[in-house]
Amino acid sequence: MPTDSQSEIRFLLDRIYRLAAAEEWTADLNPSQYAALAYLARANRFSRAPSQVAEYLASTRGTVSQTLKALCRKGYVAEARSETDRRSISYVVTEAGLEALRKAALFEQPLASYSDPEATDLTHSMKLLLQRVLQSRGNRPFGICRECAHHRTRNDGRYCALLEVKLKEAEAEQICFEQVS
Amino acid sequence: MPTDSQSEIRFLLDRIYRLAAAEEWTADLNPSQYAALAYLARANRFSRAPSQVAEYLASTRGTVSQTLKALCRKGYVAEARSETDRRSISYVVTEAGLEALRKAALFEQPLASYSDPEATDLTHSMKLLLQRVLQSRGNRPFGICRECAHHRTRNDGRYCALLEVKLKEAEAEQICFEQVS
DNA sequence: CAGAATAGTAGCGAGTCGCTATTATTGCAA
DNA sequence: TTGCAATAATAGCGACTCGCTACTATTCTG
Repeated sequence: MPTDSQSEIRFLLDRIYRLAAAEEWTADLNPSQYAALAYLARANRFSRAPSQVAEYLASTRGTVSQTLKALCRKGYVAEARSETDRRSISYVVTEAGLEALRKAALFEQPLASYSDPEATDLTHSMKLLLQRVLQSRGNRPFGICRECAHHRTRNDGRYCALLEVKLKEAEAEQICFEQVS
Repeated sequence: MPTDSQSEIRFLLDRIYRLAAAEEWTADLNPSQYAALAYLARANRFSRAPSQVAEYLASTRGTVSQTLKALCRKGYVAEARSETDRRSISYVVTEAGLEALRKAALFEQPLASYSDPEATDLTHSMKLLLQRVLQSRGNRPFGICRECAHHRTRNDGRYCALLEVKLKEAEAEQICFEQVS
């Protein structure tokens, strides 16, 4: 590949991100809070604990713990303590949280005029880049349930062979901490 | 375009950025400092003042002023006061600053295996997205000098018709605050 | 059943964020 | 020429993230 493409792509990524971040502040969210909230809105019920958010955000448990408490104070998420493991907490996004996410939707207008091929190219290119970055850094993929090696389709519905639980239909599209491809 | 592509693309962008940010901390730079430093390293001599960095980063002069002072303390940039306007300051990236940027080059390994078409697709897709976002938000493009409407090629070299100055050859590839396409 | 591992949090210091002043300096207009 | 508005940069405030270390619960394991 051309030598300067690396810094060029990094430069583009950084700039688009800065513009996205500026948009997030208008929705009463800082960029970290936005990222955590967006993750929680997409993650399945096994993947919404502070540790998992921290790993997804490539941050630390300490930092994310504070971020989630801030989101809680603002009423965008609610705590849900686990019954089986009394150490762990799971967070659930509230209706107000979903509304805040919608308010910070930077790409709605810019992407509205995209043709299907343009949108597909962009999605495909970014997916490939993410995949390579994850691979080189050794991060978890956090892919969606349906595309996981442990996902099974049985005659009575969907099933996770790792966690050994039945899955609701909607859960198949959610992000899972344990996903492997 | 598919309805969910918007949030999908936003999700990908945010995740890749978080991984990039994690990399930046390892180079003694926080993400804001990295972004400012990377900009300064690419901007031309008319575009390296705090106000311009602030506009590029979609931030404020106050915040950026502090960021640049932090970079100065770390020895990654140096102040250069203007002779014509005694209010303004221009910052220059030092050799140590360039070294720090190289250390945070997240994409070097992931992109190494890219074919030329893959790299071109990605660059093209991201450029288009950036362009649309800039347009919808009304931000300046901060494009490179050579692609500007005020850029002229004369028999004695390059020339800027807006600022009415001769340009060095290398400056044609730098980012300009005043760039219009 | 003791020790190790795990989940979450507290607190520290540096720094960014948006905000509202405040100080220089420059440009412009009467 | 003087007076006032615009501009460039900074200071300080409160909320917050960052990496870090230390700490408390709780659960797992040998």
